[in-house]
Amino acid sequence: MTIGEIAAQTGLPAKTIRYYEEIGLITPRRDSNGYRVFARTDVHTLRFLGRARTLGFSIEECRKLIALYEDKGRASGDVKALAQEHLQDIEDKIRQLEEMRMTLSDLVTACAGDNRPDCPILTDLAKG
Amino acid sequence: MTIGEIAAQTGLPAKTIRYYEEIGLITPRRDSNGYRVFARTDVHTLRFLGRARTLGFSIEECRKLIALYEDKGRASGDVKALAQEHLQDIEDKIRQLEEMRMTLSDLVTACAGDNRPDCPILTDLAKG
DNA sequence: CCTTGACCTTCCAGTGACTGGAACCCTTAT
DNA sequence: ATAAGGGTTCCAGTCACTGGAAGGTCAAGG
Repeated sequence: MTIGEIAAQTGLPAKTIRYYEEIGLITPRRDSNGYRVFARTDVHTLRFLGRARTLGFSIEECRKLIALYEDKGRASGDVKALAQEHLQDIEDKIRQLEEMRMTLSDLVTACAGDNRPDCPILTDLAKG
Repeated sequence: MTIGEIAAQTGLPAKTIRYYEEIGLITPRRDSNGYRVFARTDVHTLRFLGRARTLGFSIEECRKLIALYEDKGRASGDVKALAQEHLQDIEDKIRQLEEMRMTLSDLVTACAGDNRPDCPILTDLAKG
């Protein structure tokens, strides 16, 4: 399977797949012409990566997840711990964004948005 | 005022202030010894920047906001448009994170988190 | 006068996870 | 012979800093 074919099958851009090889997440063989040759397991791994990235796991977390996935003697507690930590990060980010959203929303509402220069948004930014 | 003093007054790290100078957000004068000399207006500008960054505005957006702030003939509509666009971005991000949060939360709940290898989290990632 | 310590300076490299582009090679069809 | 549509490598850029090295400046203390 060439990189274009596997890109189509996994939905990941070829560039990204090359990058994943560069950082050691996959190691396709090479054809005599230098082209990468992907195996079926690579499709699997790349889909796994795509899904994990969609859920916001970092590359390093993905690396750990794949290691756990391949370790048939893993403890599900280790996976859960990783996911819980990540969930915590996400919740923190959401809280932070919610704070921004509320403040901004108030400011936008308070601003007339006309041709006059008076602007509560700028006033707020200026007061610090 | 030296960079250390203004850093203390604005709460921004000296490194960040140097960076803001580098990208043209402020232009402090220099003393004969090469040290940066900050004016009172710089305290104001840096606090403005700090607040805007806290609200998630990008540096380029901050640049525009400062320009609007300094333009006494501005239309508040221009400021509002900028803020609304940014608010939209934030809401998009929140929605995306909420999706991750829900999926992850379900998976974490479903995972026993014990010593056995069976793990719904990995199963989900693998199914794609 | 010398040193110590706390400042200040510049410059370079790294962060995360790609993404764009240039320059070039391989294969197949026309 | 050439054109199209793959593939390859390598380099630079993204965003907003942050860390660190190497060195200059200044006031106080011995």
